[in-house]
Amino acid sequence: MNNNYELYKVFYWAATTGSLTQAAKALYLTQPSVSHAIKQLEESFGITLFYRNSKGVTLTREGEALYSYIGQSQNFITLAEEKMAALKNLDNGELRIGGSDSLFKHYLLPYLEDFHQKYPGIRLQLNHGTTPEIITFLKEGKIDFGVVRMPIVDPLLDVKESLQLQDCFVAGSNYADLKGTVLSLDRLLQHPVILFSRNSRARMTITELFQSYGLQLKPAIEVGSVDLLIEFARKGLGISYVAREFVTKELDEGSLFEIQLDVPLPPSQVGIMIMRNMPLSVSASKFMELARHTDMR
Amino acid sequence: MNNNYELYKVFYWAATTGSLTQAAKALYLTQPSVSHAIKQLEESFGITLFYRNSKGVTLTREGEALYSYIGQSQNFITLAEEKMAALKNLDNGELRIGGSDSLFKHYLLPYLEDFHQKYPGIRLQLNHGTTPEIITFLKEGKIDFGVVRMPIVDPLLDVKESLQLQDCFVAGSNYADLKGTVLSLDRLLQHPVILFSRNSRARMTITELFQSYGLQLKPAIEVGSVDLLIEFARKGLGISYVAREFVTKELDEGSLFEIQLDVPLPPSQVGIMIMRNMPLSVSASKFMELARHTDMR
DNA sequence: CAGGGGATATAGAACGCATCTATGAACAAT
DNA sequence: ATTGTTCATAGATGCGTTCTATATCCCCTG
Repeated sequence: MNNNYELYKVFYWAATTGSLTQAAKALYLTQPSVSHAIKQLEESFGITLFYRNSKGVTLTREGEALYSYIGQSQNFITLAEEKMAALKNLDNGELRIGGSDSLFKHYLLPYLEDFHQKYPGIRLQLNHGTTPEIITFLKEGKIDFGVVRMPIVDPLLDVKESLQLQDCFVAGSNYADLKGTVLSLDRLLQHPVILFSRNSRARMTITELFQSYGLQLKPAIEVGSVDLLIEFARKGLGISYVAREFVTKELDEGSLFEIQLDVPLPPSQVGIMIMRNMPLSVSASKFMELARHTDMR
Repeated sequence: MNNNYELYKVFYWAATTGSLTQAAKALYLTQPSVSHAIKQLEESFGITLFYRNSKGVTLTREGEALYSYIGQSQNFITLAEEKMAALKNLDNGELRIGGSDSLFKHYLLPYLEDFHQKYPGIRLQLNHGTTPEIITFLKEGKIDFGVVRMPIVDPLLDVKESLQLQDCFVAGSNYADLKGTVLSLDRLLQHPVILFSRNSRARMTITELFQSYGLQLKPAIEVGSVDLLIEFARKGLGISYVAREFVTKELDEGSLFEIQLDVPLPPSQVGIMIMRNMPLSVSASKFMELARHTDMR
């Protein structure tokens, strides 16, 4: 029984329409092809499946038996093809992203809004965590891609540079006397500094920078979210180290101002990381595409 | 989406085995063929179905979705093919025959026993009735074939001659004085005659024969079964008109004897009738075959 | 009863496509 | 490094599906 399953499709339509000619039309074939296909099937089983008469065809008892199974089979195939079409058109499915809350809020949010509006059927799942956690999520297949600060070095991952961020020190109105002045790093250290928690990439980078100048950067306050960095600086609790792109609003309205330094601060790359050699899910690649073609801000 | 369903079979095996190479073996194909088939499927959907790595392949999320449907579909196809094989091997199904009780008992019984022993899975359904009823059953599709006395003239039916019967007159021991003598038809009429009921083919035939000699055959007793014909004759109630083949036992043991006539009685053909141009069910054609190849008695 | 119009079956040709072999490339393991 | 997996790619080949053309059968109608 080494049948071509294609024959079942022909059989199904012949049985459903009760006519080889109709089946041929439905399948965009000619009538002799259908006739031949049915004959092949009958010969392979050694069983006659149809009564032929001048009005068309009707199933024999054995044909009925076959139809009861093949009909089910066809139903599932139809469902499968509908599902695939839905997946391709993103009528359903889900998009799972890993990243830090700050990147979600200040970087991905507009894209996410955009995406959700375009494909409301897609469930969005945002997994926040530290960079190592995100990497683990990725390797476990729990997220489609991760958005983290560069650099990332992992042979299993592909990282694509995305947004470039420029971290800077900002302060609130109570430090207004520093406005317009250019500080050196050691002068800066005379003020209380508010940093992100220890295991963040930005925190590590800036600490290393100070160390390269022989200085030790010890935060007066350590917080776990970008929002708190901003809030504390506005309340005058200290000088926050934060991506400039995340505080554009505050800088514009004047509730925060950037402190000029006599040394350049290194820019920081945001990278999008995916599993190397793993194809993206449809929803993920659609999201990427959308993000690439959208002019942010 | 004009897919060749054959691709689903390949997909199913690739997903099930988690290896294109294994799938190729299962399908008696080469690995490149499988690779190509999967690629075709992926391109037709515009969706990546598998993660490829050096150990084999695993389904993507979209592939899982497809598999959940296609798996069901394949299950039904497998069941269908098993069912067809079972039907062909007559592991199940039914055989429905129409005929008279006498033919069932005296003609078909040995074949039926034989058939049942050979294919115990087949349900036997015997529908008895008069010849016109049998024809109706046949046209309504309620029986696979009918066994009746010839001739049958119906453009929708095909009739194949089967057993030839020789009707004759038999009497019991109280008519022993007739043994060895040769009677003429009118002499016969001086004795009570037992005939089958009016609507039987045998009754019609013999009545016509008498008419052709200008004689009128009126039964003293009219019965509805061959068994009663035999029984009444044995009990001495009259002379029964019955197929010689149905009373071989009684003739042999001497409880009945055949009355010799001076004119030949016409033989009577038993015919097997089927719907013209309708293929026989598998069980029916197997039965026919068996009956043809079996030497009765 | 002839003829038209519907159905399926058959024959033979042709082309497309599935499949093959051969090879490449990536990766894991020893 | 080497060997043995895996899957991917390229190109050739030949089988088998599909086609056109035609036959056949049956029903219906004028």
